[in-house]
Amino acid sequence: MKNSSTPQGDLSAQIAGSIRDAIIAGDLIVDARLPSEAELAEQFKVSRPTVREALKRLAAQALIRTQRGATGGAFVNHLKYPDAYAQQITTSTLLLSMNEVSIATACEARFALERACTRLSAERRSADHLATMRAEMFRQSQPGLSDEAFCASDVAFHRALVDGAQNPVMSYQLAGAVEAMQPLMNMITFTARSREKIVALHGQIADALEAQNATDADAALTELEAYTISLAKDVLDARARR
Amino acid sequence: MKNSSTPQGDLSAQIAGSIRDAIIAGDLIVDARLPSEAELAEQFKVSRPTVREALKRLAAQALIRTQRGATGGAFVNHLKYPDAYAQQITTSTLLLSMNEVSIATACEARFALERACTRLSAERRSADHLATMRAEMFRQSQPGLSDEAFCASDVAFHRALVDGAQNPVMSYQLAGAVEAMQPLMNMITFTARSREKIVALHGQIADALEAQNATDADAALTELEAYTISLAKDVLDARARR
DNA sequence: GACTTTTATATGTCTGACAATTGATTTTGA
DNA sequence: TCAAAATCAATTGTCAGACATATAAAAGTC
Repeated sequence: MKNSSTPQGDLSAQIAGSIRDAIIAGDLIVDARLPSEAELAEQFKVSRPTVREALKRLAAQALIRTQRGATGGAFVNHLKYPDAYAQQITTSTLLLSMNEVSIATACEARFALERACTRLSAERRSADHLATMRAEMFRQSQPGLSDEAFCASDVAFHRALVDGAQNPVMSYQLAGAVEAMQPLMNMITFTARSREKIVALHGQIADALEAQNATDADAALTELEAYTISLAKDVLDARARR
Repeated sequence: MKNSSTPQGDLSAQIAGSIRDAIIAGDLIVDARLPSEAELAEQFKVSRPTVREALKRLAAQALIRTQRGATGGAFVNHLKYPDAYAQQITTSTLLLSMNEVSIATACEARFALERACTRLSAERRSADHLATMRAEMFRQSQPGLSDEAFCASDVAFHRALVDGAQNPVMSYQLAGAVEAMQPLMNMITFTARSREKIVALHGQIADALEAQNATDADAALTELEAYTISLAKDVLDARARR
């Protein structure tokens, strides 16, 4: 194995790695119960606290879940989409906040990926997806809405767009791209005028998807991208001058 | 806070969550040193092993790193792209293997996202990216190459395509989509004939990118998607008949 | 037979200790 | 005086053993 040849890191990291490999390789199938902590300690010839640290590492990645009691133990977790979403979003958010990614770069990536969904979404979106978009647009046009709520609604709108493609793998991949942008978006305080324009573009997107016109949706998304970047630029310039 | 209102899970999970929140909120900046385990134990009114379990959870997500010795301790980690890639790939791989995702769905998502890169990649790809693609194509055309090596080279080719867009956020997002497919792709044993066709399509893609012709690259990718799905279908049908 | 109690087994947590690592400090020696 | 060596102190890594707690199954009771 790779790990045994280069035993790196703590014992708990090594043990976690070896169990992780077993799960990924399929040696441990979903819902299989791992040996008890005491047994693992014996197998790996370490103490129970060390085993526990290893198990916590795996639990942090949602690879296992633990249960107390007589028939308890550690079980290989069925990694579900919501868990994967959450991880993706955390990682993406931190990645953006720690790597001096320009808003332009992040926007470019986000909208490029989102446009990858439009063709499918135009074809397959359900009435539910359209209704969600309309509802979020309505919320966005309410005066007195806080910037945070506006951004949250924006995310919900775009998620509906992505989910319209009816491809869960794609929804998962996009979750990180869309949601991780929210902190960056929150930095842009939206004027009434800019909100109006954004909602108008959302309207164009929703109309195009309803008409199953992917080309128009693409164009509106592209315009929204340009507008978002120009808004961000204004805010940053204003700050620089201060 | 959300966590304090609904204290969920183990103590170690709660502590990990509260430190994680502090990192995400920016209260703890990169390279900041956390209090020592003993001090954290005192602050949270738990024992050191419990604190350690919490820290291991964070370490598993690459949020902190630890260092032994006099000036050691736990430090907020600068989350770098490779770390984020690795996490994304692990999560994506498990997600695909555990959720009965059809090869068609996974392929659709992957190629749709990849096509999102072609326009940028056609515009910006460097000579290095083109050289990498050519080199991988050469490797792929060598007879006697194992299926695993062929797939690995395939991944390398497509990563070069994605990296050509010169947008690190996009490369990160695509890493999961492309690499997580490898186990699925490994299931398809490639005949000499099918390899030949794949390499030919790779050639079309590389040529189009070199000529900065995104449309042709898109078309070749679409053809590759259709061909990949048809190959997978053949393999699955053959298995079903057995 | 249905309900209650007991019991066994597992994880969750604590205490206290020692080993290993490593930067800083002090001592030593030329 | 300055550099090398020895020592120190702080911190994480690991261990052993114990108790608390949760939970399902088994045993007991009416």
